[in-house]
Amino acid sequence: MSIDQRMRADIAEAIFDQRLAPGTRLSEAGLGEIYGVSRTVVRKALFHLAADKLVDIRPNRGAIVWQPSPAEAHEVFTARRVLETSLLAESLPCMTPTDHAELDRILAADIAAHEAGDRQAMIRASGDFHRRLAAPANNSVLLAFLDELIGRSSLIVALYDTRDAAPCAHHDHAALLADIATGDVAPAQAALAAHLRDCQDRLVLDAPATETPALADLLRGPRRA
Amino acid sequence: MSIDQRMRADIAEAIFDQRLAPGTRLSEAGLGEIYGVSRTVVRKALFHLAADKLVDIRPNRGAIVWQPSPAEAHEVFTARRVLETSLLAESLPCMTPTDHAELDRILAADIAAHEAGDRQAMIRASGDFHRRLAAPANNSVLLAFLDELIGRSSLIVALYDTRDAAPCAHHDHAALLADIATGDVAPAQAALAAHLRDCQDRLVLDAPATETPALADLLRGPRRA
DNA sequence: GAAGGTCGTATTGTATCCAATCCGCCGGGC
DNA sequence: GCCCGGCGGATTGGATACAATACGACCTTC
Repeated sequence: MSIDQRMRADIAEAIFDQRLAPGTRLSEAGLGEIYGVSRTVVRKALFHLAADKLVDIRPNRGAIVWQPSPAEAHEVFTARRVLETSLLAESLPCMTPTDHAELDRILAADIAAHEAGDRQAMIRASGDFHRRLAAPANNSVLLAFLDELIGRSSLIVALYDTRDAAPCAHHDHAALLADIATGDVAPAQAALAAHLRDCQDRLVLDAPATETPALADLLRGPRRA
Repeated sequence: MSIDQRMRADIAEAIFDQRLAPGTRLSEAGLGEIYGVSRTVVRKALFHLAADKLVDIRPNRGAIVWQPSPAEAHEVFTARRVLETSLLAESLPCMTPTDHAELDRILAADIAAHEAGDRQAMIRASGDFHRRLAAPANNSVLLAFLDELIGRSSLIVALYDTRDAAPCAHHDHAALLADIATGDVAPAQAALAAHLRDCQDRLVLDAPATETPALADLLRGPRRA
């Protein structure tokens, strides 16, 4: 694996694992020092991460870990609901026993991670579950879109879901698998949509710690009072 | 607009307009010469175009205009069908009279371009039509996905749709608007899906001119005979 | 004491230079 | 005559050097 791919993987993992908080500055020189490479390859990695929407490159002001606004977080989860439910309609009829077994395996890993309190493993298992759910649809273009959304979701969960609850409750996944086993599309879609809506609703979208207080409101306060 | 953005826009336009055929080599030095910039900024532009899936960067072998295989072309249109039909379900209930008027306007432009035989304007109008169709859903994430697919479709149409027929027949668009006017989601979705399927079926997916003959088959021929 | 301006430092943006890789060409060998 | 290997030009990959921009601290002024 090339060095810039390793950097990308490292940074993405660090973001999902909450070691790199949204808004954290990613200086080119600093990263270059860490990995022993020049800024050229660092920029390449950062640019790629920006394409994945995990970091935000502000011209002349450096790269920071993407800091989704509540509205953006909302949009990402809405997008997932739309995309994944229609993707499920494509994939469900194509599922083989192998697919079902794989989903069971991932669910088990999810539960294990939950019991172990391993947040990173939980996020990874949840992502894998949703990826696997869509995989039988066999469309790499849509799969790539889903991949991007799952990555961004992981960041959002890391930022806004501060509770102890699992990022994606495995109970929902288990119930979803039951619906899937029947082979009926509509109930499975409904279950998936409800699950994603739950994830969305669990986010604490007001008052993220890293957001700067709204200066405009502060200034307008005195006049209003 | 910065110079690398201009380069990106120029190259994308040239691709859609068939001035740059799929497979065309985009050398860094050459582009740098044309725009009077160093290879650094050229690479940046090419990298961005690669993120949009319009060019393919092959390590150590330079960048070429994306040359979709028949299978990839098929996947892109299938992805559009899945994405756009579900997007339509979101956007249709949100449409305002302004949206309907805008769709009518774009359709008129499409027809005008068709009568003028302006292929570039046709492709642009068709893209705008589909974009506008999804816009009321008001989800910038999904809109961005659609944008990427529309761009890739334009390239595919330029490569595989060699007939005189419009890349996206405006008759289909007109019929679709009639369904949309009723406000019923299901018929409109069906019309949209049928339209996209038509576009897909019209592509001449066998024997693209630029594809190299399958060497493996040629070599195996004698043994078979 | 607060506001505004100016300078200094740090960081990013771009150009250029050197190294590594690839591709076509040529010659030798079978 | 065909295939394989080596050589040379061309092109990309990466590192460094320089220019431009932004941010923060300090100072001046009111």
